[in-house]
Amino acid sequence: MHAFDVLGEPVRRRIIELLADGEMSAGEVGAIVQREFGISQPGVSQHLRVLRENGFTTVRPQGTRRLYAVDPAPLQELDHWLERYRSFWNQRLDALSTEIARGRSRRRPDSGESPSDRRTRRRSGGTGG
Amino acid sequence: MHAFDVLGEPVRRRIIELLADGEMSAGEVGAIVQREFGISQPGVSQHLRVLRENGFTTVRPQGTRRLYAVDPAPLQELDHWLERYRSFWNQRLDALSTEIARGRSRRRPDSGESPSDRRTRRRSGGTGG
DNA sequence: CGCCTTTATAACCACCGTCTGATATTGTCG
DNA sequence: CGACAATATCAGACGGTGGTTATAAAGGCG
Repeated sequence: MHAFDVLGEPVRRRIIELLADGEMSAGEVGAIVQREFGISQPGVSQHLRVLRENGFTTVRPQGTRRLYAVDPAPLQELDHWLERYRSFWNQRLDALSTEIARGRSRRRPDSGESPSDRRTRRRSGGTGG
Repeated sequence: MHAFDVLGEPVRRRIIELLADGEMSAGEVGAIVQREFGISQPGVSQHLRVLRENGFTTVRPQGTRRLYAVDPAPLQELDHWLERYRSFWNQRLDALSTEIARGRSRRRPDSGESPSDRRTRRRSGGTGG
């Protein structure tokens, strides 16, 4: 199951939000989620399983409880996928900070492009890694 | 349909990737996607519809063609959702320096936890933004 | 106009994911 | 050990999503 698919589920998204503040037991999560979404305990447990099996959470047993916590790896993967599109809303700032951070001295010459050729140019092309 | 759900579909994710390089006609997208995924033209068209209706693309008619381009709004929304979790993988430097700076020496009596059991602590205690 | 191209819609169907009730598993306590 | 609490798993039902074929809509061109 793809990471995007895992978070496509509202209940699972909510669980991750709850765990963002720190680890919680399955019961604590369940109490909130069951109240908010009106689903049963097994329902919550299965969502926790999907999150677990897809690497979104870690579990630590404490007595008869299971303490769940966010594992950031898949979230970071999504973040990485989105990175490509960040220029769409960050265009100037992102490119600028990248240049500064990397200390890039290599700059491409300002190539003038006739505006009638392409209306909205999205990628300047070539700065990618 | 939630933005995460829209991108849960591999075909739709691929379409967005294709459009990242600039606008393409439905036919150009279709040719590639049909070859890569082995689905029919209406199949692609329906995925384009989902993307369109959920704000992931803009369309601009040119003769009998439809030129699709990425609309970044929903992607930015996802990026915003992920922002909350960015500290989980950015905190390495940040939290480390914070811990060192605080020089935390006071610890709760932690009787039964073996060193291998301890994982990296996630809650750094409110560094705030 | 009539035909071709391009794209979208309609109708239908199969499969996958999620829900539920029942039950198993594991740990704590008296 | 037996009762209870917390959580997971099982089996089955159901709905939604994505696939297909057939067809419609709309523009270009001789």
